Amino acid sequence: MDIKTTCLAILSRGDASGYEIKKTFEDGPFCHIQDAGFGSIYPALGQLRDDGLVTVTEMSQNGRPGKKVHAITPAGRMALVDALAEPSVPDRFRSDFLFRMLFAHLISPNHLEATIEARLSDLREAVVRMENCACSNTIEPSEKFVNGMGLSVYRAMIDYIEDHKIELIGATLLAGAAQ
Amino acid sequence: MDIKTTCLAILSRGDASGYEIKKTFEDGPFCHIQDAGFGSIYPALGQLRDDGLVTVTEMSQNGRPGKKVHAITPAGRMALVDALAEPSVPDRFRSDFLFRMLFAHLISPNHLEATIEARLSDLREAVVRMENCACSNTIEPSEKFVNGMGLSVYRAMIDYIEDHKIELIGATLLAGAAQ
DNA sequence: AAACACATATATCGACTTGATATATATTTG
DNA sequence: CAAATATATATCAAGTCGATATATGTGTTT
Repeated sequence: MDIKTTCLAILSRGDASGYEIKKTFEDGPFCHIQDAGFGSIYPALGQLRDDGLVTVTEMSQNGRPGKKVHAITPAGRMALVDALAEPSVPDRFRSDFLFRMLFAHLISPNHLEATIEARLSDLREAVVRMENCACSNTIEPSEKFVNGMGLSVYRAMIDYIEDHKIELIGATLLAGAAQ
Repeated sequence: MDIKTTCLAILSRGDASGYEIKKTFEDGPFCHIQDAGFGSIYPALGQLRDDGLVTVTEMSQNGRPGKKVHAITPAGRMALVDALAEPSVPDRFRSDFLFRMLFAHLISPNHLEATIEARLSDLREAVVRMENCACSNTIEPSEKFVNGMGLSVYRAMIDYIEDHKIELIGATLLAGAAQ
């Protein structure tokens, strides 16, 4: 999904500054499925304002740098609904970990095992975070759906790695001995 | 993984032209975990040649545009091993589908159901392709590992969507009726 | 109380990636 | 035989990413 529509979507859930939109990508319900940096968000918000899809109110707080609160307009809501009706583009998954696993025979067995354990640890941490998120009080059906999907996928990954890591490390050891 | 290392990794499995490297991202064992376009591949190959990590042999075939066959050098193999020893960067998953599902209440029920069925169809197709790939004769342990991981994840996604789609569509219908 | 790290907040910049397009020819398909 | 598809390289505008700069409040440690 393009950044402008993504910003509109986040603003449809409540007013926000650019900084708060960025935080939503880090902690919020989007954190596993979308991302954007300041270098994308600020220009996108500027264009949305120029197009009349959001309004900006500068709230200069005592001392702190003035927060620019963005609010979605009726035209913005219409643009969002239109964008959501377009056919979705295919998902994109980029895995540095799996790429390295394809070349396991070029990694030392010790380092290979450490890489696998680090990945398992990261995945288990992600599961705990998502489980806590799911427990929180007022979770909407759509968020529950997406959250549950993420949990299923992460658990499938953990189970698979636990079941097959010995196999991969063993094969790598044999390949090394054969050289 | 950066494009230069990715090209080196592919060339470590055999000589290839830029076009053949691109095809590897579409069909080969990388197709679900990495991607790159011509606009990334050709400049990367040029730099690798300048750095002495690959050699280029122009094979002018009768009529056809001359194929530039790239081969990895010993220095290239060392650079690849060094890069694989670096700590891996976190995986990145971008899902247009799940993003849309988070805003299911802004999509018409008919279109929502069609989107979900299209996604299921795509996922089932991907599973069939990967199962065929796994059946092929001489699959290496590392490829088997990565392929099996992909299958597990895709199956988990299909199962989850099949089990929860009614729930999501139902909740959306209720939300629409409440307005 | 000073020093330090961290959170809030906006903004920009170079380097890189993406997707589209141009060019040219061989082969397959309807 | 014409059209579409596959082979093959290359470039470009537009967009994205990661790092950095700026400025201040808050909490924590020595």
